[in-house]
Amino acid sequence: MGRGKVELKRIENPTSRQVTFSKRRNGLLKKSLELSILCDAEVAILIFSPSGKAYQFASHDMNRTIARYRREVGFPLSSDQRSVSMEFWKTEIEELKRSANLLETRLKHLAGEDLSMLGMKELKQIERQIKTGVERIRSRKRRIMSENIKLLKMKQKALQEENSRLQKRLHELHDDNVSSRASGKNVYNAYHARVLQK
Amino acid sequence: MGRGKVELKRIENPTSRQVTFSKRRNGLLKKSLELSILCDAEVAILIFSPSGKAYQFASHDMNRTIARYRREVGFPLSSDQRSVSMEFWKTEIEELKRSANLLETRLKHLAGEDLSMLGMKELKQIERQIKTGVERIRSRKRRIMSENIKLLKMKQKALQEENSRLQKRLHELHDDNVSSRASGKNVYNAYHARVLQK
DNA sequence: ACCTATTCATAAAG
DNA sequence: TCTTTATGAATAGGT
Repeated sequence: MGRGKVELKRIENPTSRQVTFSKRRNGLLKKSLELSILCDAEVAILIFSPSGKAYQFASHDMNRTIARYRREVGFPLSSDQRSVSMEFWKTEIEELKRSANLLETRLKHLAGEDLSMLGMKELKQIERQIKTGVERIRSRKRRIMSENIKLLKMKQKALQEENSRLQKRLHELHDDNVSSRASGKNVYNAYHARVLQK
Repeated sequence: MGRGKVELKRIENPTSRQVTFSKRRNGLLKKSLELSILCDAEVAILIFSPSGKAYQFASHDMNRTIARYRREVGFPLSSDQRSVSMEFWKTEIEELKRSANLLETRLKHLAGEDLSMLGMKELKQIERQIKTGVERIRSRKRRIMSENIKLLKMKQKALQEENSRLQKRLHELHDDNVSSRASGKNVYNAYHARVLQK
């Protein structure tokens, strides 16, 4: 249809190709609509232009139609990505749940809960684990304590040193004050002011 | 096209509708192929006849095209069952992972591992938990022990009763033996044999 | 975007 | 469903 027939091959002229795409795309969408209405059919069309733009038509609802396709056509065929990944995730979730339950049980046991189904042997084992745990925690506490004490001692020492330095300086000033009484006792006051400021 | 134009409404005559469906379906599929080839486009078509039969065309690959549609069009729009359930599972998995990590951390803490990032306060709390736990385990152990002891005592008591009953019977037999010495001492031996057999 | 010659699609009938 | 045929629809190429 049109002036001269067209070969069924990619149109090389980009402008012409783009124009034809527009026209035929509209034609296709229109025909889809007509088919769905005239014949009471469910039709869905997806078109991507070479430049990547998307066009679509769905007589009912795109997702519904796609879902129907998956049910009736997609699933029975070969390797369906989706069902494979579904399976994968299903097992993934089950594994996670299993390991979570395991962890939870162990946790409860360590907290002394849900012990009813445990025998003497298991109880002893758990008690041993707990003892090890509390011992480690105690040693950690001791370490933190001793570090704190060490720090405090260092601070104390620093303060003591500061203190003796200050006293020394105080004595020096006092001596100065005594040796040169002419300048009055303002010198001491000035120093004291500085110390307080600090 | 055809002898007389057609109104854009459902064809009432079922035969005519079926015929038109066949023709137009083929036409649509052909046009789709042409569009994809002539214009280098990606086209996918899904058609369901009113009777439920499925027809499809995909210039590249149906799943690929649908996936592309989901990426570019489907996701931002409306509630897609699949993507919703995907999302649901994704968050489900993440929640499970998160809670598993939490459990694992707590477990390690109770076992005295990975304590480095904990402060004094947390350590004390964990120690308290562990103490509660070990206390519960000990009480459970005590209960099991006392039950065992109770059971043993009952068994012991039953044995003692059995024992005294046996002795009583023994004495009776001995008395019989003494009173009727004529039958010899075989009676005792016979009883003894029975007891050993038991 | 519009026009028009031409081809195509298809309705109706067999 | 297939063929034929008349006719309306779609569109290629040009403006």
